[in-house]
Amino acid sequence: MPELPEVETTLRGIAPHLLGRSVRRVIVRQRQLRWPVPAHLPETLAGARISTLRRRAKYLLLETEKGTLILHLGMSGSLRILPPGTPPARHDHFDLVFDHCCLRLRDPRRFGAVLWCADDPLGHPLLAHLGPEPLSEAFSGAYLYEQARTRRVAVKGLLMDGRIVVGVGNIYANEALFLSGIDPRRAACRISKSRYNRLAQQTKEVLEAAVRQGGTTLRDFQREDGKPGYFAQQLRVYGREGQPCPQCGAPVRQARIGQRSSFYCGNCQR
DNA sequence: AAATTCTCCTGAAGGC
DNA sequence: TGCCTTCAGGAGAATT
Repeated sequence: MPELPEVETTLRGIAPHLLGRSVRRVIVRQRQLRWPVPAHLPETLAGARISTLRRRAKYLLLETEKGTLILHLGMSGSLRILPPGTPPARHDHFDLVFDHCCLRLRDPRRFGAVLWCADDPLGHPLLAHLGPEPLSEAFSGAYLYEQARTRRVAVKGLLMDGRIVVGVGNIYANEALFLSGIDPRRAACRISKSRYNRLAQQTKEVLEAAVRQGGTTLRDFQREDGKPGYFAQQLRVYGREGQPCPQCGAPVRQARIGQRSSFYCGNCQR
């Protein structure tokens, strides 16, 4: 499931192929994604030149002189660079065709999105109210502590709340809390400033490490070149219920927090 | 305002 | 072999 490192890996993979190139054709095979793919896209995007590619949270922004294409991979989406004319497979919903290549979105569960924004994409309703990027200086222990003071939600919920900080999904939230020695169920307002310093630091480090490894390949995620990411082998607790904690050897526990699977060591995390 | 629940969707895995 | 149930999850929307 794509989280920030997977989206960043995808961005870095596709950018060199698309930067400065003009869209020749847009193919929409399935309009029903998270939201309907705008019907005007093929007409609007034809001839448009990709001037900038960037990421905000888990959104990919492909900017042109006419506006910005906003892509989200949901939980099973992947983008690949293919030779033009490559026959589509099941769940290949959307193509951006260029002279020399084709950008193809595959998304079996269709939680992803293909949207259009004619003006400033950061002002788009989906992007306008997002919290800071976790790898930016704005995201710090002091910031987290301040945000947490009035919230009784489990700290894991805080870390996964896009209004607080973006891009931290279930996998890396579990990992960052383990690396920080914090029980994911603990109320956000009952954690000290020094422990939040550690949590912010470990969140950054685990995300950076995952980006270096090309993301985590679990279930549906694949890179733009079809290769897997290699971070899965470094996960300490995620998906490891019953296995020994890498720190103390006690069995890793599993619990539900806010409808999400959580993995933690009851011994090391307090 | 904050917290919780619901919702979209399909494929994998487990039970019988 | 095959049918059924359960689970996984990003994150906006709806509800409490």
